[in-house]
Amino acid sequence: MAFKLATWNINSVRLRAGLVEDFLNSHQPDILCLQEIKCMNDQFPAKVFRKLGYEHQAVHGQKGYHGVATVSKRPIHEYHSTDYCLMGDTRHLCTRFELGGRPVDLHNFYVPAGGDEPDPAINPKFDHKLKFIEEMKGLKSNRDGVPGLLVGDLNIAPLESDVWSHKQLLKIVSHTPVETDGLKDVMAKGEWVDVVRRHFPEDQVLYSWWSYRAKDWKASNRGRRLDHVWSHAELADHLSNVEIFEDARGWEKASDHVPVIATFDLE
DNA sequence: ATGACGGATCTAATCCGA
Repeated sequence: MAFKLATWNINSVRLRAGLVEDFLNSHQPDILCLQEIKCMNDQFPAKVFRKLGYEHQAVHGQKGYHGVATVSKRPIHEYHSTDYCLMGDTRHLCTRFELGGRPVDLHNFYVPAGGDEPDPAINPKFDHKLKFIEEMKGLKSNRDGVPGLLVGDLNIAPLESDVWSHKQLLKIVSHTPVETDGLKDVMAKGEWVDVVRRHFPEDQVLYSWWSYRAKDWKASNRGRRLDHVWSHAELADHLSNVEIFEDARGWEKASDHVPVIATFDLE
């Protein structure tokens, strides 16, 4: 049984419901995790996705900012959100599925961007980001025997090959050592496997985000890999394919992030 | 050439993203 999982920071799901529709039709993932839906739960375009077969949906939104949602062709057995840093914002959603006869928890994250200045003493947004990452270190890939998947916009590009210039970005929020070390620590402590890097060589340059501010995103190609798919080691052993769907960045009215897709072969 | 844009909001100028 092939199981296809996708994550996409959509940067307003109401504005881009049509793009999501095109993506679901072309790639047919079993489950899609969205970030930055930027709407309240009752404004989520549920019908658009339901008519394509994504009838199981969990939405955790708020007005104007942030917000995460998971839509699925497979039943969602239960779901909950955790209020990281007790900020009352909408940055996490855990949905439980059954895969190959076993329960699996899927964590959908939108980690704080962190503002401009990479100094927690003078920038509260960066302080929030570091505390959020610190709290994520307590999340294990196996909880009470239930293996996990962790996806989303983690707003950190951990490796040198995850940015267009390692040297030039060392002091830029998303690639500072305190962030990249922090994210690697989240991975190590929780025993998570970065399945995108399991599939692609460590030194292959990979991006999932390109700034809106470039005149020509493709020509300048100054991207970062901010969107991630992690899994428990046993699930990672069943990984069959990974795709970063770059074409979506060139679509009309594109999000600045593109979908990242992992396929697992479970029996 | 890392802000050059773009989204949401008490529709006009402001906050936010990364």
